[in-house]
Amino acid sequence: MTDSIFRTGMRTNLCGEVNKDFTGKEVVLSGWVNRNRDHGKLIFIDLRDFSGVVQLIFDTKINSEAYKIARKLRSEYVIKISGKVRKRSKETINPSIPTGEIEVVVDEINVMSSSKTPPFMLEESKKVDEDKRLKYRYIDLRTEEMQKNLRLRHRITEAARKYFNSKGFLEIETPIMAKSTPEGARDFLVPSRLNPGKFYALPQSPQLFKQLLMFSGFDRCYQIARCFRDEDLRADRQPEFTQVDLEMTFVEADDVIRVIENLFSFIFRDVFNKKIEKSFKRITWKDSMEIYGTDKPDLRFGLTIKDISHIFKGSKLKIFKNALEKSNGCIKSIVVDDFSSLTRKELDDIVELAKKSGAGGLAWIKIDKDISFQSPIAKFLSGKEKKDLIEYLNLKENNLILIVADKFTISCRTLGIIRNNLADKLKLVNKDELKFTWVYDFPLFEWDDNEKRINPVHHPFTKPDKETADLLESQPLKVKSDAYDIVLNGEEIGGGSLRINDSKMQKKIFKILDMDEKRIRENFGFFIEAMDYGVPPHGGIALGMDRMVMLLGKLDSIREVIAFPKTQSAVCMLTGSPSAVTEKQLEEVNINIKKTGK
RNA sequence: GGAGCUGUCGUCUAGUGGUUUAGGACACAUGCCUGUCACGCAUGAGAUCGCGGGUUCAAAUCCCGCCAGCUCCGCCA
Repeated sequence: MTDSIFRTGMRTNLCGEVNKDFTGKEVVLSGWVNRNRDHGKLIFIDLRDFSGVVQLIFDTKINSEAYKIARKLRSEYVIKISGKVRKRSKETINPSIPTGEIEVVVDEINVMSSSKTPPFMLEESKKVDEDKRLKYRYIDLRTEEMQKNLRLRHRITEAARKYFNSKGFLEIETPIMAKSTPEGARDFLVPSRLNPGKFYALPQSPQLFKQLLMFSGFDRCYQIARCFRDEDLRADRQPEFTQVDLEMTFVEADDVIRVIENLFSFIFRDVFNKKIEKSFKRITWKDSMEIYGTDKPDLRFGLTIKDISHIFKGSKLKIFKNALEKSNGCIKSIVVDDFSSLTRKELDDIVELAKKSGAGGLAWIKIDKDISFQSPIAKFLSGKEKKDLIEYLNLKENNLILIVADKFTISCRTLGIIRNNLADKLKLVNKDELKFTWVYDFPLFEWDDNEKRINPVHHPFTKPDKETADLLESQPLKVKSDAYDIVLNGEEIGGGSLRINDSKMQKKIFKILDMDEKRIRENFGFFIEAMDYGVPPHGGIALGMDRMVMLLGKLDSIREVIAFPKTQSAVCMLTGSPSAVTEKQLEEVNINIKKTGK
């Protein structure tokens, strides 16, 4: 038997390591009292550490000293024991735990720390309100679940590091006290005491620094980088989160894509001992929008969107006619196999959902006996339109067609949302399946209708695609980029691109984004200047570490894979941050707080 | 900034205007118990019903405001 790597002065082994090979051996174990079962003159204690539990036995007949102490043990006391491992008799073996064939007869016990009654029992943590779990996170983290989640996270980052290191990537740290660049997400600001009135910003990503490292010839770099964005929280969004960020020199998009595919293949082998497809499906942004109604398609199920505009060119139905008259108007549909799989209420909910998603409404047609059309709009459909529909959508009895007629983006988006909703209602998703997809061929910019301005789809350092770059000034929205997103089961887990390596182009992009010379100089002057000193073509990608672990761990919130997450209002329930600071601290950093009257 | 859901002993919850002295389970305390492993048995303690206001003879329950947590929209280049 080899020595446990966990052997210390306070233990010879971990609780979960002790098995029948230890029979007759003396062991020293340390851990938490998981449970005590007091049978009068005989006491059983389950001793727990991260590796598992082992049953200790205290017997008045064998050691009355230890027995006396054991009577006083309570949940979560921390103890050290020494004793002899013995086989359990056949009838008392517990097959449900790995150490169930043995028990430790304790001859010496040492209480190293007592515990108040815990606010909740570890085995019930799943049912406990999350705010209570977060307030007592140090206890919550003792649960098997949380231990498992954070260990999974560790193994995934470990595998990523191993992979990158073996491929010549350097891990180089970049500043956390960085420069504020108000584009994109809101920055977290840090006042500078030595520079009154000035602020650092916590990085939204190491983007500019990792590009600068490429300028400097490090060839390829990576970081497991903490990033900060002061935006509202969600189940998959925390104000600070972790990205696997990498950047490479002298690469084409395909080179970066292949690195990531190999990375995932390595992670799956290393962490899950599982083989996955070496290359992932790729879909253009346009196809993704048209077929799945989103730029992050879930490929685990069908229900694809079909355009049926051509069938209704001469439609008498007002909603169809009006839609087709709009610029970019179209009619899109999804076919559900069997309408009886949806209740009337569920169908109504879907109509509601369509309206909420921005569409004027949702038309539906049930294909009844003998392919008859049952629908509020049936009487407005001509025989030819019905016939064309049946043929084009290959309709069969019991099918249900859901139709949205609106502008292209609204129709697609709405049906995309409905598609995901249907998959849930119809239970079409196999939760064990993992479907990776690359989405590529993105537009470089998009129109922000709320702000009435043009925005980068990815970020302003993304290189315009060669084919369309000459449209930059005339029709910027038509320009495409060499950007690529990686999507897993309908969740965007990463995005990257080839970057601009020419100062003129970089300036041009900023100008299209409506930044004037002064602002460009103030925010990005250093970066553009750097581009005048020999900058190699380069590109990279960033993967959302928290989301990745969440998906691979089949969890539904990233808070389950973050040790100390914040609540939806960005508060730490455990420490109480953010909190007020003293007048003196504020004075030192030259800040006056406006009285809010609250 | 907006919408929805939730808030009752330490924990999970029952309770939709009076029958409630707010019930149960687990946890906790005390005692009994030598083979349990979600041990068992007995007894006991434990709840400003999130906070504030209102309606009512009477409010955990109805109304209004606030707070907190969660989900979502906006936002997240």
